Amino acid sequence: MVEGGGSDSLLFLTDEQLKKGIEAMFFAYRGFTADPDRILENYAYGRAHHRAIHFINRSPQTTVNNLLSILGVTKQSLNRVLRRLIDDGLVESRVGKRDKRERHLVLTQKGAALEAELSEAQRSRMRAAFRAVGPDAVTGFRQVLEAMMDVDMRHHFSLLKETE
Amino acid sequence: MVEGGGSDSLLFLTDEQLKKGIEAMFFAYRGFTADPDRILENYAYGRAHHRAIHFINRSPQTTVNNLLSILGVTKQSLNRVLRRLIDDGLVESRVGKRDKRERHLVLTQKGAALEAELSEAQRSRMRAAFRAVGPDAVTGFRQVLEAMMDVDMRHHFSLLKETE
DNA sequence: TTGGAAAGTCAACAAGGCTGACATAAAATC
DNA sequence: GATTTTATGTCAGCCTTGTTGACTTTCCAA
Repeated sequence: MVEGGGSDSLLFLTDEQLKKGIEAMFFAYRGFTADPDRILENYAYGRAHHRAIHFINRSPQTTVNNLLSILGVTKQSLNRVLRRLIDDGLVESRVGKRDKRERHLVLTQKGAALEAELSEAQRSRMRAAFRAVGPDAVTGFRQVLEAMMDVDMRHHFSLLKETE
Repeated sequence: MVEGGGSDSLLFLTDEQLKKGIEAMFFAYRGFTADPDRILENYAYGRAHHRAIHFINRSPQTTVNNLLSILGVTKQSLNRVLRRLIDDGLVESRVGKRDKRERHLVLTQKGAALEAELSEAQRSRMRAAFRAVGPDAVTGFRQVLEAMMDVDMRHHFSLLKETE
């Protein structure tokens, strides 16, 4: 599909290319969530539980408020999910030491076990994809994704990067 | 692809790197859907309507069954969404000529207008991201996403690529 | 001491998944 | 020609996960 833009290729910015990027995101995200979804079914949990477990594992001792800002849902919605994880003994809620109003969330052994199972499934697919395309493609992948995030989410994402 | 884990880097396959890829997907997908979501609110439609509109636009005259296999939902679920789009005059359902059991779906002018609005918002963000990182990164992005899809979805995706 | 922040909870609602059952029309097959 | 299969549509009911709004308790901080 030939466009203007001289001989140096801006062809990767055509609407066609952009639409392909959009569809790639759609189909890839489905693949991305497919394996954990299957596992979660066995425990009668949903994606919301997975997300909570994931981010509690990433940042042990995180507070409810912090988790809320990462997940971008209402506290009522998170509470329903968290309530069950706590009742089921996957998550422990500890009263803050400095600030006793805060609750610090950590995975129990049981919670960590499920996290490991979910994470391994997801990493396994990601690993296969990364291996198939090589490190340069992976770099590009990460760059585009980061550029596509909302700015405030980029902040949460970079926090992880610093642990490199 | 270099293997063997000597001094040449397989570091991009560490669990740390894979987890970063996972979080990047999570946060980026949120950004990816944020703009259309805001627009859809004005019309009291949801993401499910967006998806239907998108794929009908991509493949005019597509059948209900084909749409079902692309979207991966039940016909009851799709029907609810489609029903409303038809009643609202965004989608037209035409009886098939060769096979009268089939319904061929097309966007009306009104439907095409909403599609354009949604698509432009989404392309706009994608364009900014692509522009910010350059063509090589975009290539890597597409390669990783395609490698991450389920095989049958890769088929649907490639159909689009052939129109290049 | 008082105002605001952190967390939790109740109630009600909506979107959009799901299953199961059933209906109709038309094509395909025997 | 009779029967089976396919494509579609629809009813009913259920679940998860999001929402808003109201209200409480605890506790920090000004």
